[in-house]
Amino acid sequence: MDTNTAIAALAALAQSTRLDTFRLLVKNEPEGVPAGDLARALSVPHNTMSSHLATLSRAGLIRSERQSRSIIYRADVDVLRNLTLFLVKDCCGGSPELCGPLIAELTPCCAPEPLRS
Amino acid sequence: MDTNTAIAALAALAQSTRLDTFRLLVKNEPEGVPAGDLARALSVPHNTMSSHLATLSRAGLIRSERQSRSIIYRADVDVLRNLTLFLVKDCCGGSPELCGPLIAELTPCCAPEPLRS
DNA sequence: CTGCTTTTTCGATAATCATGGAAATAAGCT
DNA sequence: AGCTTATTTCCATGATTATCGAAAAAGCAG
Repeated sequence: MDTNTAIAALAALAQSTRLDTFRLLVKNEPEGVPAGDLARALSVPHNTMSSHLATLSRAGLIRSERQSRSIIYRADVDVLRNLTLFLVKDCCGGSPELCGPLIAELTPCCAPEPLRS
Repeated sequence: MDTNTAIAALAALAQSTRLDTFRLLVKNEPEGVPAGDLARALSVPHNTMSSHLATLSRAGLIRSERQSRSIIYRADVDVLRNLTLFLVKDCCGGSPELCGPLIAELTPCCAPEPLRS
């Protein structure tokens, strides 16, 4: 992920309505949520929500797909993952020991391979 | 980390000079860098750099300490770590399998316990 | 105290952003 | 075609942000 992409993603998430929207979409993966439902769920006018969705889209954090009259939005978790890597690599590149605790905290919550076999 | 803190940190990093500054400070942990050197390194006027440093400080991402005439700035990696956890927990909370790949990519770069014994 | 260095604060300007009313577009239904 | 629903675009407003010149503050040395 290049710097400009990262900045766009950071800026997109640095606004409460957009952050709430993105988190709501992540929770509703992979079905997605229509634009109108998002506006209603967050008590935001349709046009305001629409412009926030456009910002998140431009940042690549969400994708949309028309489904008859509704437009379904979905979170693109890959971009979130890349953004996280982008941020973490700065601190790991310089001093790996600083980020050990991060892995330690992250692993119990979402280890790549569950312990149950 | 609460939402407002996260938004402040995201907004602070969503600007190229500030992002560059923060990355430079992370690279220079734990010695830190004086404000003037930061301005010079990034070719930014002193007062402009000063206001960016104030923004990063308010977001908790950096700390400052006077050392005779200079003011030394240091990155606070804890806040970066908490911000990362904040972002990742959204996707892990909803669907842990989405974030397995993140751990997988992160571990080789900065595993909590080095393989060499 | 005067002069020098380093950094911040003040203040102004231009640019970008958030918000939402009103109109436009798109899709389906009768 | 006309009518309803869902969403976006257009446009104007007020608010916030980025930038930087000029002046102020904080510290050190003579």
